[in-house]
Amino acid sequence: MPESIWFRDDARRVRRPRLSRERIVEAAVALLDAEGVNGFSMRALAARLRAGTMSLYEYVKSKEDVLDLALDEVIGEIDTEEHGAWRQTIVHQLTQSRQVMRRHPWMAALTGTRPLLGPNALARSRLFYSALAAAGLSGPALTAAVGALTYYVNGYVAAENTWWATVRTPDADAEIRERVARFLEDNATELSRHAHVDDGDFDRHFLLGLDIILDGIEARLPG
Amino acid sequence: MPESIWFRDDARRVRRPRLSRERIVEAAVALLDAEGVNGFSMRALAARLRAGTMSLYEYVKSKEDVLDLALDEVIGEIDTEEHGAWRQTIVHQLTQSRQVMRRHPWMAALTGTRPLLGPNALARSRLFYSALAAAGLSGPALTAAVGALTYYVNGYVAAENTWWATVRTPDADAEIRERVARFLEDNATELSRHAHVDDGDFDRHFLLGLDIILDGIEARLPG
DNA sequence: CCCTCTTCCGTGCACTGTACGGAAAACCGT
DNA sequence: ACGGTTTTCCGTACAGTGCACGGAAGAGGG
Repeated sequence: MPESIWFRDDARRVRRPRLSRERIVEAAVALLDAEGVNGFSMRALAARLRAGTMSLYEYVKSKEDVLDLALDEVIGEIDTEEHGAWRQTIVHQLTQSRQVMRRHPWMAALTGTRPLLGPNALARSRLFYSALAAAGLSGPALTAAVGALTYYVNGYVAAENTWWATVRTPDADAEIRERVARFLEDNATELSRHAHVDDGDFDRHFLLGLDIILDGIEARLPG
Repeated sequence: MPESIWFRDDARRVRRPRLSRERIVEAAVALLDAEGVNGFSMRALAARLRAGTMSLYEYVKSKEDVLDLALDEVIGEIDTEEHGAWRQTIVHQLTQSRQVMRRHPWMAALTGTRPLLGPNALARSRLFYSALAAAGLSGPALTAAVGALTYYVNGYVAAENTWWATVRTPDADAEIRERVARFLEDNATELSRHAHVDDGDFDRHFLLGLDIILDGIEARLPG
C-alpha cells in the first residue's frame, strides 16, 4: 500500500535536474536587466539560482555562452506582426526592436561585438529580409537596405540608452544634469539646440530618421 | 668652470616626469590595437610603459578614464577634409571614419556604451553637423539625418569587423570557415546569397547603403 | 637642513572566470 | 537488492583583475 503511486514521490525520482539551460538563461536575462552587463558574473548568476557556481558549467561552456544565449533569448521578444503595406511592416518591426532594446539596455553592449547567429536572431533577420523583398528589393540593394535600417536602429537605441544612463545617473542629481546640459550647450550648439528632453522627442526623432532611410529605399524600388 | 652650463646636466634637473597622460594614452591605443579590449588591463598597460601599475593612477582616475581618452584619441585620426559638393564631403568623412574604425577594431565595443564627449569627438560631430547644414538641412531633420548616417557607419563597421574576426579566427582554419559558410547558407538564404567575400564587397556595400540614406536626405532638402 | 609637493609604486583586498577532481544521486543490468 | 555507470552538483584552487592605501624617493623652496 505505501508503494502505491499516490504515496510514492515519483516526482523526486524522475530525472529532474534542478538546473537547466533554460533556467540559466532566464536568470541571466533577469540579472542583466537588474545589474547590467558589468554587474553580471557567474557567481552572481549562480547565487540567483541558489546553486554552486561551477554547476552552471554543466550546461554552458563559458560566460560568453551565457551572454550569447541571453542575447538571443531577448531578441526572441521582438514582435514581428505583418501589416498591410511593406513600409508599415518595417516600421512596426523596428519600433518593436527599439522597445525590446529599451527593456534590456545591456543588449547594445553585446550586439556590437559578436555575430548574431542564434535561432531567434536568424528568424528575425529572415523576416526582415522578406519584408523588404516583398517591397520589391533584391540583390545588393536588398542587403544594403537591411543594413542601413538595422544599423540605424541599433545605433539609435544605443545612443538613447546611453543618454538616459548619463542623465539619470543618481549622483548629485540636478547638479550633474545641469553640468551636462551646460556642457552640451557650450560644445555642440547645433546638437543641443534640438536636444532631446523627454521620451516623446526620442520617439519622434527615431521615426524621422527611419522615414529618411525609408524614403531612400523607396526611391530605389523598381517600377 | 665645472658649473658652466655646458657641464651641468640641466635636462636631468628639469621637472620631467617619466609618465604623462599623453604617453599613457598613446600606449593604451597601441595595447588596444595589439590585444583588443579584452586583452587590455592596467597591469599590461603599465608593463608596456615600464612603470608600476599604480603609477598610472597619478594621471587617470580609473581604467574607464583611459578607455575614454584612448577612444577620443583615435577619433582624432578621422580626416575631415572639405570637398566641393556636400554629398562628397559627407561620403569622404564617413569613409574616413570607417577606415579609422577598421584600424582600431576595439572602437566599436566602446562607442556603443559610452557618451562621446571628448574634444575630438565633439569636433568631428560639429564638422559633420555643419556639412549637412550647408546642404540646407536644419532643425529636427538635421538631427535625424546626422543620426541616420553616423549610426549606419558605426553599425556597419562593427558588423564588418565582427565578420572578419569570425572568419579569420585562426582555429581549425578551413574547417571553421567551411562550417560558418554552410551555416549561413542553410540559415539565412537571402543573406548569404549576397554575402561578402572580400574587401571589395564590403566597400561597395558600404557605399551603397550610404547612398540610400543620402538619397533619402536629398529628397528632404528645401528647394 | 628641513619642509612640502610631486612622482612613483609595493602590498593587499575583494572580486573575476574557470580547470580539476571528488561527492552524491539516479539510472540500469543482473 | 546490489554493483557499476552516468549524470548532476559543487568546493577548492589558481591566475588574473581594478584599484585603495600608505610609504619611499626625489625635487624645490625657505
